[in-house]
Amino acid sequence: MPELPEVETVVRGLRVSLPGRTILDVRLGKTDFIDDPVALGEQLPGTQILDVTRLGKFIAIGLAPVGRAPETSERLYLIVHLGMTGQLMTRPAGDAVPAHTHVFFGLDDGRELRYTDVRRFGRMLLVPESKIALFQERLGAEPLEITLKEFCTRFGSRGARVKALLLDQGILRGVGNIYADESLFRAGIHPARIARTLTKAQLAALHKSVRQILTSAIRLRGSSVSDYVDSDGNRGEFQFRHRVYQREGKPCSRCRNKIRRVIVAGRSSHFCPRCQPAPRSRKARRKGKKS
DNA sequence: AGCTCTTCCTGAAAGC
DNA sequence: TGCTTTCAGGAAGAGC
Repeated sequence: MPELPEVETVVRGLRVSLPGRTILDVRLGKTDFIDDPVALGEQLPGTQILDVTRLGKFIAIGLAPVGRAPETSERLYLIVHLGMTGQLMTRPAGDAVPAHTHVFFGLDDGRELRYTDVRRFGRMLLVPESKIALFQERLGAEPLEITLKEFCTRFGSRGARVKALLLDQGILRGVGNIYADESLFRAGIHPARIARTLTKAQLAALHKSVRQILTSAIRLRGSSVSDYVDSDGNRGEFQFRHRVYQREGKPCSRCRNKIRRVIVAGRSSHFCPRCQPAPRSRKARRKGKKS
């Protein structure tokens, strides 16, 4: 499922051949994941693609109107979130169309930019340049850029479980279930630990492991565990490096204990019970104090 | 206010 | 064999 490394891989792929192209037309299938489907057809034909960037797990395609009056020529962003099963790919217009392909952007070089999404957990919307700052306000820090100090500020005071905070896009933008679990394993921290009970050293270890895991995953072009493929249809390879994610019952690569799975923050959370010791329960803490 | 749980969707895999 | 049930997960919104 697309998290930061997968979205980054897609963005890098699209950046190779999209800038400079003009969108000729828009064709739509199911549209329940699009904020304003009519606007796509009205505003996109004739626009030229300027650049492709990543905002957390969102893909932002910058567009400039072509041959329009200046008052209507504000730069526009086509924002795409891949959800769980979304794929954004370029294909020659005549190529066979996979099932669940719901958006087609015809390009001036004979290709199509296509959006395919089996479960339609994705999202698509248009944001004018003037609203892009507002759009980004809801997003937290970029995990590859956040300083240790800022990381400690955002995590150190919180009473939520650390796994829930890693998944919260308002704190860090881009981390999802796979990389949260892999980062916690690398840092030796149990997913259910309350963030503000983490030591300074543990926060530092987590800050470092998140960046290391994401960087390695980008290098291997992401994890293909279900439908994920990049903008050319290629699978990633980081799934072969997973140490805990979807490895329940298998031996820990570090200590050989069996990897376990529990639900934390409503999500499957994979961890090694020995390398990531469980937080003591309230009951156990009371007992410990009395004696 | 802060945190957790439920809901949306579909197909693969497990269960009977 | 074939049907039913369960599970996966991002993020909005409900609930506590």
